[in-house]
Amino acid sequence: MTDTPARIGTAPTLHDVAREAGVSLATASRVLNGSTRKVAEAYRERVQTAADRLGYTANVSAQAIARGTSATVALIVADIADPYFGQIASGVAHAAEEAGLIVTVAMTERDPRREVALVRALRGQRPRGIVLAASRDASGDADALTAEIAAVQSTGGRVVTLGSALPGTRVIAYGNEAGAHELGERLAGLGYRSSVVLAGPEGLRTSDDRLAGFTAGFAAGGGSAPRVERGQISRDDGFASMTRLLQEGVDPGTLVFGISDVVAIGALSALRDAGRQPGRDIAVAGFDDIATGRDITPGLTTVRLPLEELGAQALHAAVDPDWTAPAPVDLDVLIRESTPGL
Amino acid sequence: MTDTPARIGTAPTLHDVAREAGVSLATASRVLNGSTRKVAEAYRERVQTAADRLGYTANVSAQAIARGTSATVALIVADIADPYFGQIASGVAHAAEEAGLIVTVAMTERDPRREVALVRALRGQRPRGIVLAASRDASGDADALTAEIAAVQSTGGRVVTLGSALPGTRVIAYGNEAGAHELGERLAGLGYRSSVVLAGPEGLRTSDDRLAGFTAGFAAGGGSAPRVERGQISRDDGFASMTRLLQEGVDPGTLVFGISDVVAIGALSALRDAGRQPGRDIAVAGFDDIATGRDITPGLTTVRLPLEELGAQALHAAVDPDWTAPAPVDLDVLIRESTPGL
DNA sequence: GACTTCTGCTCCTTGGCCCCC
DNA sequence: CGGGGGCCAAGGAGCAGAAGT
Repeated sequence: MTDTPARIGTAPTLHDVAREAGVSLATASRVLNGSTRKVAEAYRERVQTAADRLGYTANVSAQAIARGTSATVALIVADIADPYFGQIASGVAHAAEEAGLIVTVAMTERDPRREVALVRALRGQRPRGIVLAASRDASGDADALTAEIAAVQSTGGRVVTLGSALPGTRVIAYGNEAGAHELGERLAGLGYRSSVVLAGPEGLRTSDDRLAGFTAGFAAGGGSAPRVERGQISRDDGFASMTRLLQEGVDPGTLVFGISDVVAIGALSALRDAGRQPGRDIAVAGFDDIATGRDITPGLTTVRLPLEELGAQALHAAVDPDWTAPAPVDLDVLIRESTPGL
Repeated sequence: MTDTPARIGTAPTLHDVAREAGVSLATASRVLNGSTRKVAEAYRERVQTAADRLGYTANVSAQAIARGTSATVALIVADIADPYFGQIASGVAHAAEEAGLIVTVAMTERDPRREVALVRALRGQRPRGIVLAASRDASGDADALTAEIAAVQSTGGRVVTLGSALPGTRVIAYGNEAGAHELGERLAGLGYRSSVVLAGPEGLRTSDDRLAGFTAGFAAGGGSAPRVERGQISRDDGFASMTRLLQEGVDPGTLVFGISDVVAIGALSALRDAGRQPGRDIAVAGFDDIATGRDITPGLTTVRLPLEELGAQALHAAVDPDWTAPAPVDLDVLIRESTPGL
């Protein structure tokens, strides 16, 4: 391919291509990047040939700086290894690919304070948009975050939040509270009366909303106010909370609501490890409907979130100039064997 | 924060900071990016203050073009929603964070031909390194890929492959064949004599190596040559292959080896859906030890791969100038309830 | 004479404008 | 007159060498 590798240690530049083809920089640029202006077929071919021979690839950094905008979108998640974020990221990446954009990923590692630092760092890329998928802590440094977001927007970047709204940003809303409300009501309808919620840290929007919705719904269905245990929203913390709970004693017939599927799945494992029979003995429900939920036993009752779809929507919100907030996705409650009813 | 938002629509530049602080561009640059040359404390402070006041963040594109290298590492996976890749990505992202690098993610969507296109596209970023985590198809356009890789390297970028070696690249090796060999031998030792391997497409290195290792090991332990079913390496294809297999008839006591955990987990679900009892009736084993494996029942027999650790190693290989190939990680066989023995 | 600061050039690409056929 | 090619400045930042105190 590269029989004329240009100078070693340096990628061939547009300059190299132009010289090789015997045309001007401008002409080469017009051929290789679909400008509006036309170039005669003969020239076009010469340039293309030269580019192929040299193995030329446009330097995106240079393009970004010349065009004043980069073909990049940043995605901030809590932990990319968490299937919830993995599926969202997949949706974002897929849609980005179709839009010809490159995705940059950063993780907060569940520390809400890191989010500000990440937005700041990512801002250096002058990304087309930033998707904030990690749930935000209400107690975090909201002012600093707001300032960073404003800074991103002042450079033409769009900020999109998934789930919990943030002033001045585009939001992909999905009814956490309503979904959890229906879940609570349906489960109460199955006969459950006492429940425990394995929630996230107090102040975490997603968790707070789901907790509130569930509590109200469960009560509406005739259940009593749930006991609340807190931990991080992770499989391991779900496991730990459930283990702790079991040591303190949990009555058979109790319903355990994991604030998200990963938490619920951790709880299921804890139950099993303790010799209890998840489903029959103690019921468990989650939220999100991550793919893993199909493969565990008993099947996990949950509220379905079209994660990949949400990711794709977030990407579009980040790049479409004339985006209008779509109707909030409606969530379906999926009753499975982990809550057979009393 | 930004009480002097500079011109609207544009991020503050180094120029703005220098003017605000009343110093030269060079001085401002040296303060804000740790050059080797020193700047008097008084100036340093003035510059820093001005930068903070303006909310200045270096334009990484401009830096990349000026320095000739970007603080970026690209990661190519098959599908970020797949927990296997998710955990690897987590390791990469974590290590990148510590090294002050930004990670760009692209997915091949399991089409090996897309890999070439992605490397080419990502090459435009002039990344410090590219980590190829998606398994390669031997039948793919090896020449084109080799050319792209050479191009990346000629610009000072390092290419790292995970698992399957590729000429001229740094490799994070882990003994697929040896691990599968031991797995096969151990399982034969548990009494299994007939087996089916749910493999990936023929030519896919990871799959081929594991298949070969398993076949040899299973034979060494007294088992007979396995039947081979093929599909993509995904949960859904594992499910589909197993379903097909069951329709054709599978004898109780058969061992099913899913070429990776996701495949094995799909097979487990297919068995369950068909009313068979995974574990007792038909045994199942996987490979990778993804986190999900802990939460399914029966526990999945598998070969442990320290995925996040491998991801971190890959990142280091991509950035450390004087990197030396670490000893290949040794893999542990984990026998769980999905293969109780005959 | 020893530092530190400043000036000027460079990186790679795009886009406006001029000019030629 | 119009289609199409070429020249040149801009865009944000780094680095080497010259100049300042």
